[in-house]
Amino acid sequence: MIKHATIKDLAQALGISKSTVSRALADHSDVKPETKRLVLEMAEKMNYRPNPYAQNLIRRRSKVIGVVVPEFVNSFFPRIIIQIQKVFEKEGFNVLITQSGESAEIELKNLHLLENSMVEGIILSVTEKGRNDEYYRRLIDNGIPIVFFNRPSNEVEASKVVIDDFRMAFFAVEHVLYANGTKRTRPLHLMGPKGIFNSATRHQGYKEALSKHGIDPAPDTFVQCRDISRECGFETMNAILDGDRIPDAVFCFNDQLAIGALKAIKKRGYRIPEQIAVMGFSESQSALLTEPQLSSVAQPLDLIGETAANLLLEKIKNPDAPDRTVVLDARINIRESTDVRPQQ
Amino acid sequence: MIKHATIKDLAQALGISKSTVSRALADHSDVKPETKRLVLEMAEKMNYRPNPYAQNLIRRRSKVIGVVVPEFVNSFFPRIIIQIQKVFEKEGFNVLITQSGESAEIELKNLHLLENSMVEGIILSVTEKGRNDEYYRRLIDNGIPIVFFNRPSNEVEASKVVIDDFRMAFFAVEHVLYANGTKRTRPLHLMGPKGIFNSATRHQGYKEALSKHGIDPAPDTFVQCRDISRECGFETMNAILDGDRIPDAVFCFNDQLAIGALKAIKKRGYRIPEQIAVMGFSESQSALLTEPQLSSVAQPLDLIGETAANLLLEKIKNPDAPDRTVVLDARINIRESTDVRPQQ
DNA sequence: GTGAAAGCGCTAACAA
DNA sequence: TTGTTAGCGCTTTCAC
Repeated sequence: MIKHATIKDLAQALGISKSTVSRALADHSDVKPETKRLVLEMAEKMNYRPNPYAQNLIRRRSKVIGVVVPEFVNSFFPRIIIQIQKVFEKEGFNVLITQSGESAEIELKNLHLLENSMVEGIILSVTEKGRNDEYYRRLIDNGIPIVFFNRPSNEVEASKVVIDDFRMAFFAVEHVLYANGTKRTRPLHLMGPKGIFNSATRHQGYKEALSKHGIDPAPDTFVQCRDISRECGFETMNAILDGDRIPDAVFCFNDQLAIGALKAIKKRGYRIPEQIAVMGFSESQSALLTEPQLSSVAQPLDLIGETAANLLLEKIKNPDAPDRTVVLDARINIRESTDVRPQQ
Repeated sequence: MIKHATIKDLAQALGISKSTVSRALADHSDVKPETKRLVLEMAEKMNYRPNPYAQNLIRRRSKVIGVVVPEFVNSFFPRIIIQIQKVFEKEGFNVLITQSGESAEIELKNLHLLENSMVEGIILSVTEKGRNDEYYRRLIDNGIPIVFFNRPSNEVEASKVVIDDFRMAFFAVEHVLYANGTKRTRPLHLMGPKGIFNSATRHQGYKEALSKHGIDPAPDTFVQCRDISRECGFETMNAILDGDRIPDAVFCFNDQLAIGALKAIKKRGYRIPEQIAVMGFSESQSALLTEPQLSSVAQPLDLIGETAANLLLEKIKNPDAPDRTVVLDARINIRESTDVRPQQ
């Protein structure tokens, strides 16, 4: 680290006291304008930069927040993070980004790291496997507010930003049940693994839609995937296609599974969407790359990030601010995997 | 921020002096084992955490490094960043990640932010538009080492991690010139824009390969793209296909351009790779999603990240360490866009 | 309007 | 082996 000019250096150069310099720099009212001008000029001249560590020490705050996401190799989380950074940059905060790689253990390690860095708050999307509920709670009790997004913890009271997974799943399923203008009778849900919060909720939406449209949500209308990867979607769909009940409408927990499923279906020569319609969820960048292009539910990523950031900011500025859960609307993007009819 | 127990609290609780506590915590040799034990126990009991800002202040270092990348929405940079984090986490560093969105202005802002955060070093991939060469130099002169990767600055002396773009482009072009077992005679290079370092180098490799194989690298064998997006690839390729000279082998500056080009070519009904072979560069996640799958040059992302991190660490530990440029080997991944013959 | 002095939490001489 | 003291760079009383 470079030895920058300090407040003391400025004071000496100007022949005044440290405190006056400090006041001038902080733009206090009780400094003679002339003095202020001189200080500012000298600061410029000597390329003065306040030492944030000295400031943090005395102010008892770090001006750093932490973000914990399962991964940032897909575009989903990065897009959200960008907004978070935007909001906090304006407020003079740094953002520490960590990723848990879908492991509760690494997530815990990340939380430790953030805690040791004295972050003033954390924005977190829970990792796939397991939970660190007690630790979340401990952090909150210790005065480090947490805002959950995308995948909240159900057990912990905190502000949350989510979309209404139940409702969106319901609509998505309704759409795929009448995909391409044909009423479907053999739906299938490629479910996410149990551990994930949204998994059960989306499944509820699925079952509800089936019931509404007169289809029995029997056990053969859904299958649980081991994880939420492309590979798993491919394998699971393959296994299904090996069986007796060939579905005509597939609703997938996420786009990755859907992309894998698409591949399996195409390989067998089924026509999409005529014979089998496929619907993804939570819009990945890849949805536009597949053939056919994948219909999906697009979450408002920018808004999620912005909202989560603002909720955290609120908590940081006022620790007594109440927990708030913001439910955002998502959008169903209809593409070729459910509809190849000419655009309306 | 929570009021944690301080070293002073521990000292009081144990009835000993601050310095002994400090020494015990730091595992100095000249502390009675018994005392050390007591201190450690009490630290545990009172949930003591050293205040990093006090430590930073006195040690005159931040234990933070910065990363500046053009974007992290595609998987390319995130994969590299993950490795950087891994290396620096082991050394007890935090990593501040910033993205410039292909704007030299934002890049400069990011550098300011990092400088103000007193980072001990920066790992940087230069943004597409313009350069901040003087500022890089200033940072380095001020004792903040910079390691460039992927897109280095040519004007600044610093450690760099790159792949041999010339050589890899050469090999990639050789491959596409004989794609699918057919000698091609009408190659085309979708070049990146001028501003990007690698753009010219890859073009050199292209021309060299053409010459070696008896093709005149005439002006109609290449075209410069406005940017490096899918859209631009699509439009540029469309314009080419509107012309007289229909290429039979297309070498693209990157995968995004290639994916756009693929789309344009397919739309016109040309068969890939039989009529037109397409080669990407620098392997995006999407290369496996297109149809046909895209042949590309895969950079060793993990190794790039690890190497860049280690080079920076070297500089941080020893500011007099010489600048080093590490040239890594990439790999050509042959897929359907250049070869549909049965796998060897 | 300005300066002197104390202190944030920590480390590191220097003594004892 | 331990305690005392000073000081990192900054802010903020409390005087004047």
